[in-house]
Amino acid sequence: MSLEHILLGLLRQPGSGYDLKKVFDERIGYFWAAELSQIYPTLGRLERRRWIRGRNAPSKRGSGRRVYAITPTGRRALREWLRGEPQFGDERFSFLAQVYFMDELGDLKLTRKFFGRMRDHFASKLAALRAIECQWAKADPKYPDVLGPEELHLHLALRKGLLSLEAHVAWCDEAIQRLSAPRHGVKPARHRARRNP
Amino acid sequence: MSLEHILLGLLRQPGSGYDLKKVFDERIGYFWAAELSQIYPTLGRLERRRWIRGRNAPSKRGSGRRVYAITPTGRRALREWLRGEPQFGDERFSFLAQVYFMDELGDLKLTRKFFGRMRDHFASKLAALRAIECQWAKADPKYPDVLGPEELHLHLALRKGLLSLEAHVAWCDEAIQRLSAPRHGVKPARHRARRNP
DNA sequence: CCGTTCATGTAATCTGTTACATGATTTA
DNA sequence: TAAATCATGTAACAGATTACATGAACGG
Repeated sequence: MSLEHILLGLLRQPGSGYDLKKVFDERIGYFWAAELSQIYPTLGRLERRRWIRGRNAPSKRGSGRRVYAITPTGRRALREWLRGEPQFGDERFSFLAQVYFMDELGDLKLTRKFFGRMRDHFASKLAALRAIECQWAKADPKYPDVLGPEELHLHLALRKGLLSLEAHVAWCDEAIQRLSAPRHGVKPARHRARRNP
Repeated sequence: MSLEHILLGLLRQPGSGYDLKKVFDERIGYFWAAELSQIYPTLGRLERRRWIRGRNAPSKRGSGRRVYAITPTGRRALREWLRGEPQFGDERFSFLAQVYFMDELGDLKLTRKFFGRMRDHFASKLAALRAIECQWAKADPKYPDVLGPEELHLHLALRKGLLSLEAHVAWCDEAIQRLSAPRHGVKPARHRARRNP
């Protein structure tokens, strides 16, 4: 289960369930999402397995926190996962299924609008990643040329997001162009196509 | 639920659960996967809702088949889904999480090997899509310049796969290059970096 | 007769989401 | 004093996978 290993990786820096949720939302949401209602029981399971250890700590606001950190056993499990095969779960893209069946609407203008909305979505996610990149560049003058191992791996992960989203935007642009060209992508009507020119 | 709508879209051409499973495995697996144990109950649900209608039919091998087709009500539901917003579920990429935490191994050679294995994976999926494209081009001499509405939408969906996988391969190549360059991507050791040049 | 393909399903389990429940503390 | 944030959890449901169960017909 990937969530377990992701929590393990994150808990190399100690933190509470609540802290971890913020990390998902603010930093790694573009490749993994998790809800508190899933995080808390998973932390419990990992602690019973001795992969992490939790200790109660006070908090300024609200009631007490429970702060977890990875154990040596947990670190071994994490490394095993990292040394293993890359895990490719099968991907599910509803928006692509929608495109696949959209001939049903029989209206290329609707398809074009659909691609326009998708373009907006991907472009804004791309902008968000580019903003993160800018932030990193500002914080580290050597970025991205000289990086320590940790920054290097974060950089490689970020590059996937950038290249992937650029490809998505390019896909939408290509499709929109094709769907906007008059008479393009449409088979000529039968009464005009029947004879050779 | 997307699976329901995908089955609806596929059942514009009548078919059995068994037939549909083949379509998932052979044609649309690159954007949606489904097991028989999920398909059969879903077909039952759709039939009770009158979105599809099933009739028993004989089969050569084995016992009888149950062949389903979309109803006018089902077609309305399908169109509603297609006219709605593009559906972006949050994506989960375990392999990317692995990269993100791989600094833990403290060995860039292992990271490089990991990217090598990923490259192989993405490249072979890309080759499979390119083969599909070739097949289409062979079957239709006008491909991809002049296409009817159905072929056009299938083409647009295929383009997503091609662009996306090309980006993935490019990502791996870029990373491998970076990880192979001697002393590159590695911060100089502290005892050498402490003083200015 | 044995393995493969055709064909349909159920049961148990896993992973993840939504909704609910509780309560302290700070800020407007 | 009301809303926001901090903080932890449970319960119910939804979606998907794996394992199990059954059986006919065909090819070698």
